[in-house]
Amino acid sequence: MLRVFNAMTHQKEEFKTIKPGIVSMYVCGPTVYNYIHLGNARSAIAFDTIRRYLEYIGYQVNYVSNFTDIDDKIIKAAKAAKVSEQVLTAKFEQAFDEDTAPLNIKKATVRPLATEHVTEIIDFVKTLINKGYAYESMGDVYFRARKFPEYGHLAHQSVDDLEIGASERLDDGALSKKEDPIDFAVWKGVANDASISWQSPWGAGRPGWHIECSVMAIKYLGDTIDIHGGGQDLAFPHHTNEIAQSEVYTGKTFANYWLHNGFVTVGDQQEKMSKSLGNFVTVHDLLKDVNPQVLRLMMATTQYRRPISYTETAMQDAENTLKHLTTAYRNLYFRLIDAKTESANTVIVEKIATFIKHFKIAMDDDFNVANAMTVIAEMATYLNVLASQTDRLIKENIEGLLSEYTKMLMVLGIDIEKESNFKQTSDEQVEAKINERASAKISKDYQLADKIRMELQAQGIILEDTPQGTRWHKE
RNA sequence: GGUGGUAUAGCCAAGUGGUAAGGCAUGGGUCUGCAAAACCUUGAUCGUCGGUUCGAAUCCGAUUACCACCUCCA
Repeated sequence: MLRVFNAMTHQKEEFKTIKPGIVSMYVCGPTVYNYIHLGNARSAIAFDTIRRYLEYIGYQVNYVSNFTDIDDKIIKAAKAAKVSEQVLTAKFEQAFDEDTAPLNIKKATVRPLATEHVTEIIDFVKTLINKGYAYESMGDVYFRARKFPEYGHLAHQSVDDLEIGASERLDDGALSKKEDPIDFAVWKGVANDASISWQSPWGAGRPGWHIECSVMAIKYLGDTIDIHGGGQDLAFPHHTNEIAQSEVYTGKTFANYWLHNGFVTVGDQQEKMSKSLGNFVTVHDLLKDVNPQVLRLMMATTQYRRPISYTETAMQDAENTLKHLTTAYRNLYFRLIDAKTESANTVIVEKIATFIKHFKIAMDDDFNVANAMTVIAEMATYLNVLASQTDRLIKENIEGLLSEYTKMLMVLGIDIEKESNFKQTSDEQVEAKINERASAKISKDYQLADKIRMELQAQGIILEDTPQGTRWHKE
């Protein structure tokens, strides 16, 4: 039984979907005015891992993740780059794919754009006004936050405390437009320097932040969704505001489970990596030097609610771990060479079942990847132990082990088959060299044998001698 | 100031009442022509103080440190 930590109640709760076998999941995506940084990647990886696990245990997951492609920052960035907003956002939407694909982040089922839903957004705002929860003020439209009784619950903040913060922060201009400092914009009148705007009953303008997620989540997943996800920093104001507008609009609970991922931190003080602090590393840059699967493993093996400290050491650890897991895969795979075809050994079959069971127990506990990794590490050891047995192994057992091992790692977004560099290596020349070296070894000409090994190594081919012969792989 | 979170071996980290999983790194060992890989083995009493209990890392109280949210940010 899967249990998830619901940020709304601050408790682990049994996970029950609205429709049997199907999960509806909405994850707030990035505002596309720059390359994504490690914090964005962390969020994408966290929810991709959750999605993959849900699929692993048999759910169909309808996964919607948006691009927010209209917003003050976009207008500003477009102006700075002297291009239109559309050109800017198109560029970074594409960059998002280029950066996330190598990290094995599956594409969302639907990836809606705010700018393609402005008509629906306007209708949504009209409804809020008609219901008395929003009001027009000098070309803007604001939501009456205080009128929504549960306002602030997700962030565990009282309306009064929020108001103190808002009052200190807002300038007179903003305050004069609002009935109450905590009210938030659902529609904003046209900005002076924006090249983009839409006509509305309140004049030319653009959607406020938050509203696009409400509109698109409801449109693609329904009035109530199973899981709503995003970074911890979205709890307030983004998700808080989404809840208020959505629940006023539909009269129903917006999401049953709220999942928030922790931050990526940097430095000795474990400071949050963020755009505003300027202490970020973009995925675009990092992947020039780093194996994407190392980054994926580093992030996927930290439980999604915990912070990830981004350090050289952490990356090095992940690299070592990935190498170890890959070697285990290769080692057992190599034993197919002398495997025998007969019915599977039931001891091994049961062993596999136990690994799967423990893996699920771990992940069922709010996606406890640390414990899941313990299972995978035990499995890797088991693979190695079998691989070093002198008796011939049974083909079916090897295939069963490798298959389940591969699936578990795939839940974490690690493609171990790809990492092992099998399949795509063609080998006649290498095999010839290995045979030559084998002859040299038989005649105890170790100088020649070592020379051949060194030559291949220079080409990135690593040879390893075993009782069953010499195995090799690319570096 | 309000709210939430974190503190376990050199590092990462699991563990919510019964005498501390796992991984990395380190030391030792086995295997090996050598190498590589692998396997075995090696270490902490759980921020601090106090309390409850037969018994606490785990419950209660206090305290310290760090982080985050209360403005845009995943």
